[in-house]
Amino acid sequence: MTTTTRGRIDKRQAILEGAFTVFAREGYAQACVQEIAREAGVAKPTVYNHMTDKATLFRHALEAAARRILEERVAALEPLAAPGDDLRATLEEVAHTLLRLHTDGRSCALRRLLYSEINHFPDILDIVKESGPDRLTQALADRLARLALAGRLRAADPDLAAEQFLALLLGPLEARTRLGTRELPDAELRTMAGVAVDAFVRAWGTAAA
Amino acid sequence: MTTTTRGRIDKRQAILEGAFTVFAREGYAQACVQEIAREAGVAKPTVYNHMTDKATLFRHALEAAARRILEERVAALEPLAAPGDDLRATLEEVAHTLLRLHTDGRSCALRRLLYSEINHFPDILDIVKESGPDRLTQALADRLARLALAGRLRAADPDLAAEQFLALLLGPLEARTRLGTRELPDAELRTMAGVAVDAFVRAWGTAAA
Amino acid sequence: MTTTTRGRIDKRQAILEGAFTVFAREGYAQACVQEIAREAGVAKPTVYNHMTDKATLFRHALEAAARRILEERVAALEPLAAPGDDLRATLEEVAHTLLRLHTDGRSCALRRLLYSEINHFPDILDIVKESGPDRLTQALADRLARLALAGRLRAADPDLAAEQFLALLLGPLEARTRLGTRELPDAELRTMAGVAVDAFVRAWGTAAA
Amino acid sequence: MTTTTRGRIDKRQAILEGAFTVFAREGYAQACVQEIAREAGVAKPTVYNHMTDKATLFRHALEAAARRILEERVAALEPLAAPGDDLRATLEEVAHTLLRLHTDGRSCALRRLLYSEINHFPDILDIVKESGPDRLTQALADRLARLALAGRLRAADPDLAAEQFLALLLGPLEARTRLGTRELPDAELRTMAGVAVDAFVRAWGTAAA
DNA sequence: GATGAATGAGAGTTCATTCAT
DNA sequence: TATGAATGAACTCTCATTCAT
Repeated sequence: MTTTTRGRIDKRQAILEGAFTVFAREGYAQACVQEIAREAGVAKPTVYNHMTDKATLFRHALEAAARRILEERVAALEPLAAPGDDLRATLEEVAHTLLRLHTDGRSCALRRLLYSEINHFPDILDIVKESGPDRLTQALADRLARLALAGRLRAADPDLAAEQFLALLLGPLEARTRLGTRELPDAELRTMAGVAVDAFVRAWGTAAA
Repeated sequence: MTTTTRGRIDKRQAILEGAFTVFAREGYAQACVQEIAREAGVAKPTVYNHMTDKATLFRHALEAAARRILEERVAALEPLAAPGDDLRATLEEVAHTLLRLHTDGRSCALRRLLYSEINHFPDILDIVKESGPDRLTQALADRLARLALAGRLRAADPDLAAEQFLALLLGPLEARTRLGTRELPDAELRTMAGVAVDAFVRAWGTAAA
Repeated sequence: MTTTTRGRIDKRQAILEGAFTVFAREGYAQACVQEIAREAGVAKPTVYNHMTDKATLFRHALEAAARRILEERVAALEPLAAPGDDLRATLEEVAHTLLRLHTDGRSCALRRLLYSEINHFPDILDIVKESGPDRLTQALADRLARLALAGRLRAADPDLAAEQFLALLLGPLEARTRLGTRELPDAELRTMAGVAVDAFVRAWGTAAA
Repeated sequence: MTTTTRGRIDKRQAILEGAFTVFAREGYAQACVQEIAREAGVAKPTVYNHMTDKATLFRHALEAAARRILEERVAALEPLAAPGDDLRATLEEVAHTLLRLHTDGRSCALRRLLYSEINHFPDILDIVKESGPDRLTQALADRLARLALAGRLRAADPDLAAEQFLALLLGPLEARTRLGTRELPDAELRTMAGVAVDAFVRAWGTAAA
């Protein structure tokens, strides 16, 4: 029983991962189910046994990938929960982690797919939303609000602060990674984290920080 | 003769525009040449008479659209060439114009297409680069350098300043426009321009400004 | 044990009936085994446990249906074994019964299936023959021969008489039922029986009748 | 021009004929468009250029075949327009021609297809109706009415007379040709025509005939 | 014996591309 | 030059059939 069930679950998992891989490489329309099946190590009809059609497969694959990516990103904010005396250093650490996650292959692929297919699948934004920038921004805003209460940041508008922190940090990525097609050396990521935090602190810091 | 030549040129123009329209709506793979021909008001083989194949058609259509978009954006920086006494107001004006251009339908469509097909057409970035963020950032950096020389901005690094100005301004668009699928009311654009300039001035301004 | 055997027999019965129902509705090629299994309330492999393949299933389903239909038809000739004084009335009664049986849903379905698949399954005619027109005609010819001997019909050729009786009776059905897709009201069946018998008696009757 | 147009028309004709041939041989569902294309000597997409889909192709092929068959049948009634002194002989001639037409391969194929697909294509009866039994019966009834007026047939009901003439003539075919799968020798057709006319004349004739 | 899951083969349909006019 | 027509190649999806339990 266990093996059967396990086997089925494993197969489903393999299909979803294979699908994401192929969709990411080829785009929705170019990806052919045949190839997804090959990538997942199953026969074509097995794919159809698990997902009704190509579109459903796409949605599920996107959702699964997005869920994982979300978790990593929110987890990256952890250090801000208990920042040490050196707020700057904590911010830089978080910034660097976010940059790394944001430039990860799967992350870029997901972003590309969202942009590509947002017209044909208007609902994928909702499927992915909780894992998208929205959720991350909100989690960050929560952290920043605490810091503002502690007098370590200007107490103006934590939502805006979070939005601008992420904009300063991630905005330059688009050009530097050539839309996510180029890896950046870790040194460059560190520098980017540094200058972003610099600007953020000038714009939002207090003397106390 | 003139008419013939004109007719041919017009037809080429119509094909390029029709192609961009359809590619933007459907994506590269889904777009079918038949439909492009219909959109352009010509027969399918006529498309092939002008462009060798679908891929070439795609590149040319992208290039033509990008060129137009570039010109508008760079022109938007014009006010910074001779800013009045109120630098803030000038920055806000420029910021607002850039936001408007960036959220324009064609602009969003171009961005979507770039993201979608960057894998299959690695060269489109070069085709479009001069019109992409790079070029705009550089033009903006030039302006900011002048202002720094004039003591109206911190003299640190104009390239970085330009990069961060654009990041603060355009970064929040992605989430707010839902990847470019939603129009924003002009009032919201004004507010966004305002808060972005606020943060920029806190981070990069001098007492003189 | 008994229950098991019974259960098995019942299941076989259910499969054959489900198969006939689905084949009748969809035709051989369109009918899918999945649907037959659903109709019979069993799983797909169970169907294959009972019948080797789809073709075999088809033949058996046809045979079972045909057998039942045959019995009814031949039984309908019963009254002719001992016709009362009013031969006409007896003939009309038999005629009416035959019409009713012939326009029954299962009967029409069987006819449709025979016509559809006679090319792919040349042997189904033999499978069904004993229950087909041949057998009925012969049984009728037997009855008519007796009547001829009794001087109540022209003594010419009972086989021909039977053939023509059935032709006069059933021939018009094809057009009137639109190839078996339309029910006829009982009143119309009575009328048809009447006029067929009229003609038959004019063609084959004797003064004694 | 002429050649082009002609070529297209010829191709359409070839497709319709090929389609009827293959549909007749395989049935609707089993027939594959690939094979129809091969039979017609064109490529598969050419079939789709002319007909939107398989179903449309089926309807058109049926209609074309039915039209031709209708014309032949109605033409066969011609002799009844001016019957000589020997009405019997004329009836037999017509009867024989009708039997020959009715047992023709295309005719049988059409009948089989109608029976097979009447469930999936309820409209084919209308497509074909004018060529079906209805139309023939009516044309025959017209002729018989004239004969009745001339006192050469019982003047009762020409519609009924026509229906019964055709029933007597064609009814026995089903069994004898084994649902249209067996050719009958011409001698047998002659005999069948003879006995059918015999019976018809006994049932509907007058002394004058 | 009965079933959930898996698969090989094949069908309808579409599309980029090329002739012939 | 512009076009109607034709085609080779591919793709999604279905189905009869078979294992493993």
